Amino acid sequence: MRRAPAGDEEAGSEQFHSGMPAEHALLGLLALSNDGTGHGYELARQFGPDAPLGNVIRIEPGMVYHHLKKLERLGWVESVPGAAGRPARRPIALSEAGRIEFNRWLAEPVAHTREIRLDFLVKLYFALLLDPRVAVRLVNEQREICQRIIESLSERRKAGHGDDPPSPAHRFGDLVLEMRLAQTEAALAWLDRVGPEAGHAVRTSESAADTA
Amino acid sequence: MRRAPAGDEEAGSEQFHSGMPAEHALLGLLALSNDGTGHGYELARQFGPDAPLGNVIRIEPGMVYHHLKKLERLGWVESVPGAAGRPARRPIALSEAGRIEFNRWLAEPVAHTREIRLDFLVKLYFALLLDPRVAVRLVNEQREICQRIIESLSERRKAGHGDDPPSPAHRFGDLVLEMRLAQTEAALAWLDRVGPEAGHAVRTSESAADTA
DNA sequence: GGGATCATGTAACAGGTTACATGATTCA
DNA sequence: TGAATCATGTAACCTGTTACATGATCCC
Repeated sequence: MRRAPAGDEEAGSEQFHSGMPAEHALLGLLALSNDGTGHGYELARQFGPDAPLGNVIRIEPGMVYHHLKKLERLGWVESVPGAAGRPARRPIALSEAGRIEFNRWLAEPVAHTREIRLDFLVKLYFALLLDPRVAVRLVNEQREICQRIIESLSERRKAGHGDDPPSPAHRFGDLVLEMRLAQTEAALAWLDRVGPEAGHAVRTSESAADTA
Repeated sequence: MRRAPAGDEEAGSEQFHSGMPAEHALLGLLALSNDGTGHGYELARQFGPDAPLGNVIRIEPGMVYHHLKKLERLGWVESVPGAAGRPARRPIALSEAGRIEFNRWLAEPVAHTREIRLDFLVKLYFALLLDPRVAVRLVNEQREICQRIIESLSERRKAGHGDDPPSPAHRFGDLVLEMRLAQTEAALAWLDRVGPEAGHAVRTSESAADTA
């Protein structure tokens, strides 16, 4: 469950990986369905090309069954006992524990800039569809984390400028810090554009609730 | 040797992974040493914290021996037969095939924006230390690839704007494309700053050669 | 009938991760 | 003597990947 420390954002840091985006995406698809159930093949299609999620995370059909078995072991999904559809389906239901775990994961921003490309986008996808207010909160918390990363990288860069002329190792270290700064600043600027859009979704869903 | 198609930059594309950055970094460290040899423990230290490479790619000591065995299987390194140092060292030498493979890898820019953080930075580290002209070429070719990625993403974004009002799936697709555009543009801007610095290194090494 | 697609999985393999085992040497 | 560091690795475990096997059903 723990991930490789290879190429970590921060120096070989602590924290358990927020990840398992594939598994949580499966939970999310079940949460999205009306009755909280689905079956392997149907879920697998949502990760193919031409599906919105397929642009962010690609999962081979075989892996879907693999992940579902793991989710069953974790108690986050359950095989529906009675119902077996006409073409030999095996319906899977999101368990209560699974729903709690999914909501926990969904509300949590990612700790590293590199996780924005995959983990954060998957979270955002479900947050926008399930509850725009969760999406707004998620984007705001992610913005704060990006700002903190930027501060920390800026400090480290300033701290490195003690000697002159700088050693090759120092110059390379600066390049690395500047690369990360550039990536994180780009992510922050993008989040600043995304936020208002999610907010708009909140207002429209609120007015829909008002008229209802 | 092939990598997961999960979260690929382009839609579930083809290409073999340029990667194996850990293994190539080990080859690079051997290439950097005067006699092209080294041993596990010494190599492992270069991936710890406080080492320049440790900021980019972290490798646990145990993994170093793992990778060295794999490199030996591939014929890219060889155990030095005679020499065994005082504290039970097992010296490893870069083979001719290993040097060729390393140079091939070093000259190749990465195909995806997400690989810049790890693979490209490792390449740049060795290119700057081994031959600044290789570094300049690498940066320039990487810039071209980033420009092509930006063009392709821009086209895809324009192509998506056919219907109105846009569906939620479309709006999400746009967010994803804008995220990737922002990341790739940030990488390109960074490369534009890195290029001149590498060029400076070329000029100083040339003038050093002139005076020699 | 027969091809597409629905639907589920397994077997075999490749690889990475952690933690531990082992022992020599150095130096306070 | 005993702690730190040098130095090499292995064992157990988990995850992921590919490719294949299996069979039903739908529709022409």
